[in-house]
Amino acid sequence: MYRAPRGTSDILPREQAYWRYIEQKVVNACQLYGYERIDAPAFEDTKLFSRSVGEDTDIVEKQMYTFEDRGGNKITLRPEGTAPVCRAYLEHGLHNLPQPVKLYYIASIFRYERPQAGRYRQHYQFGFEAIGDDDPALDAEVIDMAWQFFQSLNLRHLSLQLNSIGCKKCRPGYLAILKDYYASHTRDLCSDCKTRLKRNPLRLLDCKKPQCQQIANSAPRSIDYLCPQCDEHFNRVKRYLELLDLPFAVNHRLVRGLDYYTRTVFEIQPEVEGAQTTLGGGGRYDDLIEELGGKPTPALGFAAGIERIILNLKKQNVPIPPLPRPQVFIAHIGDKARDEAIKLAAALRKNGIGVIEAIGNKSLKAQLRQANTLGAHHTVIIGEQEVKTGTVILRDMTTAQQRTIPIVQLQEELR
RNA sequence: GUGAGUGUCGCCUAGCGGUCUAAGGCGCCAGGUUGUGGCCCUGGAGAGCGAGGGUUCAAAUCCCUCCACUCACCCCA
Repeated sequence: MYRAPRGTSDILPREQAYWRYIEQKVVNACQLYGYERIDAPAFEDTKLFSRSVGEDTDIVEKQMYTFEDRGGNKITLRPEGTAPVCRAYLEHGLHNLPQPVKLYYIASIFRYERPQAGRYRQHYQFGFEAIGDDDPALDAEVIDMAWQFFQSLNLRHLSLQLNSIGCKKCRPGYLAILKDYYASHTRDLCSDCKTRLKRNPLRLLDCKKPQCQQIANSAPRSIDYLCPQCDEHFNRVKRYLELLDLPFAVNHRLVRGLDYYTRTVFEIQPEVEGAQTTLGGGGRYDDLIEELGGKPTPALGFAAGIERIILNLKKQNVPIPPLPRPQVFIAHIGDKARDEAIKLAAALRKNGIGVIEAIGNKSLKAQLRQANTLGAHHTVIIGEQEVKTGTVILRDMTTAQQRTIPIVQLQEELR
């Protein structure tokens, strides 16, 4: 028997209400903030990701689905959503539009990881990207949009964490200071942190081990080493967030896993326990477009994992509106009645009335049972009698009232 | 890549060496009305116990290996 590959899953009909719910809220937020949808291909030239995400990140080093296609091209299934959007921005000369260009996507993401709660090999993210302006007001707007989106989902108990990790001018200096600090504590670090110290010092800050947390808590903070421009930028972002009444908390230990981030970084997390805490995150990536071959173009974005959102919606028992279903069920008895039923179903559908027609030779009882479990509001019953007289029985399934009406009147009655 | 836990009908669960040709609940199908649902009653279909190997007179029940799932670490959405 075949099963879905490890780390993937089927989204069955009973789950779909969650997905539609979230998609609808995403679309709504994007309309409110002026973002337009973009869909990029599921795979790209491998270099697009290795250059943007960073050669030394885990994503590039060991999590990408990379293969050579039949033409000998190195291809990678997208492990994140931002780089493809930036690629499209460059490829289609979107810098000719009024800046910033605001785009959003909903897309499957592929990473070869060990599956776990809220972590899959194929998962879905939506994200929005605002490309072409370095105004801190844009940072605030993106953060606000992310926050308001979660509010609109009716998710509660979320926290908004904010930090600034500087730019390519000031970050190297900070990293040197950070390394110095950690070098003096190297004996007390966990083994993971010892390798982080060499490979990715920023990540030292978010180690979960208690002994490392203590060290991280009193580590030098990036916001204390920002260059004047970054400092000014960060202060204005914070001021705008206050203007917007957003309950953000500056967290100097917040860093992000992708190399392209600069200045503002932020995450939204549920305040509950659990391992996969981050629902969504984002930040500025002012150097990425240039890195990909464009002119220097500031930008920022946000992305969130849909499966994780669903996990939290369930945890919080957030009511989800049910998906619409056909309103009318047609039951029939006998071959002649079935002929009528087929024609009737077609006629109703042509007029925009959703119909489920009983299929197979089931007893009326079985047909009504089916109508009941499907939740049809009305059942139309056609038997020999009705065929002869050109009528139909219209049964209201909630009140169990039914009456015989001429078939020509049915449409009228169903409105 | 590392660690821990789990693996019995579609779902949930019982069984923990012989009474298991595996039991129950949900769901599904059918009957209880000759043309009528939701409740109730009755019946039916549906697993040979993740896979393979071993121990034993005898294994779903013990052992081994593998696989899968789950959770955690790593990393991230």
